[in-house]
Amino acid sequence: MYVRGVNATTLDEVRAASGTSKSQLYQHFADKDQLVRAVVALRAGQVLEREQGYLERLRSFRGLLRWRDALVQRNALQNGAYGCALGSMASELSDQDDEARTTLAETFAAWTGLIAAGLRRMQISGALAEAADPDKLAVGLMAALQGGYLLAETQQDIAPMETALDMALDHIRSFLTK
Amino acid sequence: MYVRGVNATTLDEVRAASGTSKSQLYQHFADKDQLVRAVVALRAGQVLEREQGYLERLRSFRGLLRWRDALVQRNALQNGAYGCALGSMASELSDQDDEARTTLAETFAAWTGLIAAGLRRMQISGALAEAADPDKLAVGLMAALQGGYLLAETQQDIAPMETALDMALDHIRSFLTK
DNA sequence: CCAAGATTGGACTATTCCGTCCAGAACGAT
DNA sequence: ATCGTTCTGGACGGAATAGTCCAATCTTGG
Repeated sequence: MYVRGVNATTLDEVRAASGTSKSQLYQHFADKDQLVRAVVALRAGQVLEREQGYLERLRSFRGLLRWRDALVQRNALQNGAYGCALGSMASELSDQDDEARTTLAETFAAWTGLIAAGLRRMQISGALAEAADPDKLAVGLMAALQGGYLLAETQQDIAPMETALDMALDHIRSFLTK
Repeated sequence: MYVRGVNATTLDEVRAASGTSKSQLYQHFADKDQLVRAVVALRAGQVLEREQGYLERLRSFRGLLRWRDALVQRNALQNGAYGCALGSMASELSDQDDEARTTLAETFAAWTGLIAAGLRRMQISGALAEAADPDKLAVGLMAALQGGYLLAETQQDIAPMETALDMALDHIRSFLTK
């Protein structure tokens, strides 16, 4: 579903990819919508867990740069194709399945929250100026990331993703105390 | 297609919405893919024309703020739903129809180019520092815009779009000469 | 080890939707 | 006005895909 898109993925493809049968599929999921929601929940959990690993101990600007590099590198492996696992589903599902949209909105909020928490730790340690607003900076960074994913996917080139993240990080850098 | 998504839109819906019949549809378009590409080209042209109207005479930071306000206001009318006309199609089509992807990539490039040209005029007039890189700033701003659209669509709230654009504009502001 | 119950594979049905086709209407040349 | 040509509406065929069902198989408690 990540590669082909949610709507373009058929249950037969799911069946083949999972090496199971229709009856098993319908044993676990009432219909395709429920399956899609389960996929959304699964990917949301995976992304959050991965990001938590990177971000929960974030305490410095260099940590942010490492985080940036990891994301760029992962996306470079596929030349930007498919975009962000959450972003592509969000774009396709938000106006189509309100339950999925809610899950995705909460996941984006949690993800952004991880960044904001890291920025707040930088503030407490004195690395980041008090004048900085961690929540707004985190939302801006997340938007730059998602927009970067989208432009990279469209251009089949991760350059715009790097540029976007660098801009957001430059902006955060301007709030460093030295 | 903008509202329901490209893949979720049926030709019967197109037929009903256009007040025509199947034979007329197939008179003009060989198949659904061709219709989709025509839609992409049409919307791309419309967006570029609209943006050209806003951006071709951009010469000041206040002009950028007005541009920002116009985009936010337009998106507020639908509470962020459906996202950017180009962005939502880009996300759905980029890994599915290479011709559509190319058109969208070129359109994003042209749109970004309009912004970059405006920034360059600001540089020539001395409002923007020579150290600023108009192309990179424009890409960053476009990514913030697209990411903002996506987050706003997912949250059904334009606040993240505003935050993202404000961040990008703040960053540009830091390159103003006074 | 056996029988009742649960699970499975995959054939089958129902539905949706893309694309075709033709009878009749509209048009235009003479 | 008439006749040949073009165009149109929308019924229809066929392919793709969601969802059902049951005979065969596996599992489990006694």
